[in-house]
Amino acid sequence: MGKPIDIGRALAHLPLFQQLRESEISQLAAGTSEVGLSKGRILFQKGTLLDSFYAVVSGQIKLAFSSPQGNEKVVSIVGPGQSFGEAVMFLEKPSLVFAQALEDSHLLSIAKRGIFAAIDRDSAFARRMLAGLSVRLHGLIQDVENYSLHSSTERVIGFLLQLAGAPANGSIDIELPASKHIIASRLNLTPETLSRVLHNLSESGLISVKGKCITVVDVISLSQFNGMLYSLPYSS
Amino acid sequence: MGKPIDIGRALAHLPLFQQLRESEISQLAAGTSEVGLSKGRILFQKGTLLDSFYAVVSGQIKLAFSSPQGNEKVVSIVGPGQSFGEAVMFLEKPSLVFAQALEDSHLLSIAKRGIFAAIDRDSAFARRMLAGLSVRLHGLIQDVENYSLHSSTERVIGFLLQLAGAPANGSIDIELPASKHIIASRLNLTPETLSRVLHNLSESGLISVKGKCITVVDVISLSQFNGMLYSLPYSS
DNA sequence: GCCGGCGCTTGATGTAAATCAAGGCGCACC
DNA sequence: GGTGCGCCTTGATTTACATCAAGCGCCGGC
Repeated sequence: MGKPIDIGRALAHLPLFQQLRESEISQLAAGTSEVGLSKGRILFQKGTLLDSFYAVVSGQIKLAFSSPQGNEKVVSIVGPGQSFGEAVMFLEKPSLVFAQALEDSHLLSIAKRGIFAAIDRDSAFARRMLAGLSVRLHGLIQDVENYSLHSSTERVIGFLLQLAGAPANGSIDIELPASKHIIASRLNLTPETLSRVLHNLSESGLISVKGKCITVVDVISLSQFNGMLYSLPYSS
Repeated sequence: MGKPIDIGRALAHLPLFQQLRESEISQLAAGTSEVGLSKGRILFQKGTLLDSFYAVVSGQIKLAFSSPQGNEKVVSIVGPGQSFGEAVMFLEKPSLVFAQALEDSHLLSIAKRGIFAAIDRDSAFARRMLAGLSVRLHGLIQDVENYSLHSSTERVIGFLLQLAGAPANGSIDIELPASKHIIASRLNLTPETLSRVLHNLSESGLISVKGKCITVVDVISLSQFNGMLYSLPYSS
């Protein structure tokens, strides 16, 4: 799993900890350890209690539900610089999701005690932590909105636009952050439907697809496409 | 909208603030105001920025999405002692939902500045705030799980069991916390489907329904019913 | 008491997406 | 250069739920 990492350095790079002093970082570092995880490995199962949370240094982690019938639903795909597990850590309740590496990954495991110490010492840090959870909450609400109010095509478009980032006009190239069946699950679709939706958008001339690479021909008209959905047959 | 309320007293009763000192409460009280809202009134629209959050003293508030096509999807039904809007306040981004009174209601509007002051002064309060947001997050993830992995019947059963509270065995009486079409929307169902599901459960002898009052005949077998779902025709 | 409206139920029909079932296509490995 | 194997696509069929369309019962007003 590669060479060990300078934990302090890695911590200081995380958005959450950007504004901590050197001394605070090193205190946090005392409670954090490096975790190497090779592709496919499970970090924790659904039902686990956490007394640390995780930050991704490199690689990619998926958070997902598993149903007794063996179905699986991806809730979130977490990449470098992002973190997960805070809420479960604070709550001291079993996690509803499991975490699995999509690629060989390096994580930091940051102990609760260190975080609590940082909160005690620095109320600005506490606020940043609150803001972080709020962002998470906001995202989740957006997901709920997507699942319950938007069609499959709308969800795919929304996802592409989100990947595209800033609403520039003109064309943008995007690389899907994971294999299509993972993306499909993230969007609450089967791989088959994702494929068909992509095909349709492609036929309509709005995007072109080549493996994991998608180029959005015109961001504006893609984002306006929602309005014309009624006029489209399901497949053609 | 009734007589004014002792704001300090009301604040002290909220779970979030239980452990604050008298002096802290009165400082918070300085930044909070009472809001009376009659049934059907909208507290804030989707898109609003909040610089306070709200706690329900009496009555009931619904948080919901509205889609351009006029559909509406209830995200949450908030009752006395509960609060909402924290995440939007911390984030300083427009709210994704709107808030509307389902009954004549009394709320407290608690200003951001007061909360920040409390966080600065008392790190235990900051932790409680973090725990509060974590609970919210956990609930939302559970919703996502329900929407994406469970059938309509399973969602209804889950909801009933949640209302029933502790997993006692034997029978329990429940009163639905709102009209059926609100509940249906909360569960991502149409009123028609909710009605049919309730009817089926009723015919199977698991519950009996009389208006808003539902008695779960046997909590255990209701919670085990999920397993036998495959054997049931959709309606009969 | 009767009337009107609203919330709920019930039935018939429609439909978006899932599921089932084959292929094709790239890619690593022998 | 094949050969095998995931990953993706494509088509046919099924299905859970929504939608559309009546009725029904209950409650409040006159």
